[in-house]
Amino acid sequence: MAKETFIKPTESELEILQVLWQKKQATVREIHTILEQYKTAGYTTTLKLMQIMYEKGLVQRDETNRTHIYKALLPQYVAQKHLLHKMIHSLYEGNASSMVLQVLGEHSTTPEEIAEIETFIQKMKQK
Amino acid sequence: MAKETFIKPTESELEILQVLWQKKQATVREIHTILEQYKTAGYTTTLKLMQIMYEKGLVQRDETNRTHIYKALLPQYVAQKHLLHKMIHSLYEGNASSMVLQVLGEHSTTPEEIAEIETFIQKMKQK
DNA sequence: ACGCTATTACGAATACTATCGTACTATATC
DNA sequence: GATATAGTACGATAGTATTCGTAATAGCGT
Repeated sequence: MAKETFIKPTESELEILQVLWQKKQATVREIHTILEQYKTAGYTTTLKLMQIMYEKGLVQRDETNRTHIYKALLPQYVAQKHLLHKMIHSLYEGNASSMVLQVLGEHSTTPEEIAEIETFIQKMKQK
Repeated sequence: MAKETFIKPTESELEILQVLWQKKQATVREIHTILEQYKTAGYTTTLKLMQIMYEKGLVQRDETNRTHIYKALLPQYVAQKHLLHKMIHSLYEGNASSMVLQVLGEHSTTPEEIAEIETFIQKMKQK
């Protein structure tokens, strides 16, 4: 099994990863253009962050061309898993189901999603 | 309705709040003794953090006695709500149900908890 | 009353994060 | 080929978080 060392992304780094997870890969310019829509920061700020992320091993980059192309190295599900664990532990005393109840209560879910959750529960119960 | 200004606790502050939420109230010494069990930090570090939290309005304290008694001012459910929102947005693209599925899949839940979730879903569907 | 201990207050050092300006350089355009 | 443009590299700065040492002091035990 691969050693899965979790490098904790900062808040800003997470914003960048989010874009990378959706687009699979992107240049600094592309990321910056997207981030700019809801936050104000100069281009070199985004660049610097991505360079730091590269040093940390959060992303990889293709340097064959002048304009580097970045990809996330930290898979989204790994980040989800770790932060979920931490949140359940630090805010729900380890009680996962109380978190689920709160999510269901406060966040709108479509009937399809509810159905999906029900199906999942049925499958769980069969074991 | 009371204006609910969310003062974002830092990581360390959250650890302290966790203890306060469970014990309802505590002295610095009590908190420190608990935290010490899984992290290394001097007593004055804990003290300082709690003083900062007091200034921020995250906790209140009873100063009538020499040994102050602290209580959380930020309710647990408010912290849960905010961090849940943020997490769903930044890690699940706003899709709450996919988060629920992951929680159910990765965290052990007792049959009772499952039943509770099912009941909740039934109630939701009636509307 | 005296001294010991536990506690608070506070400042300083350190580390981490985010931001930006400037310098340098490859590439495209004329 | 000269010049403008867009990109990278990097250092400096400001803000915030964390840590701890030191000093002052209240209160207890004798």
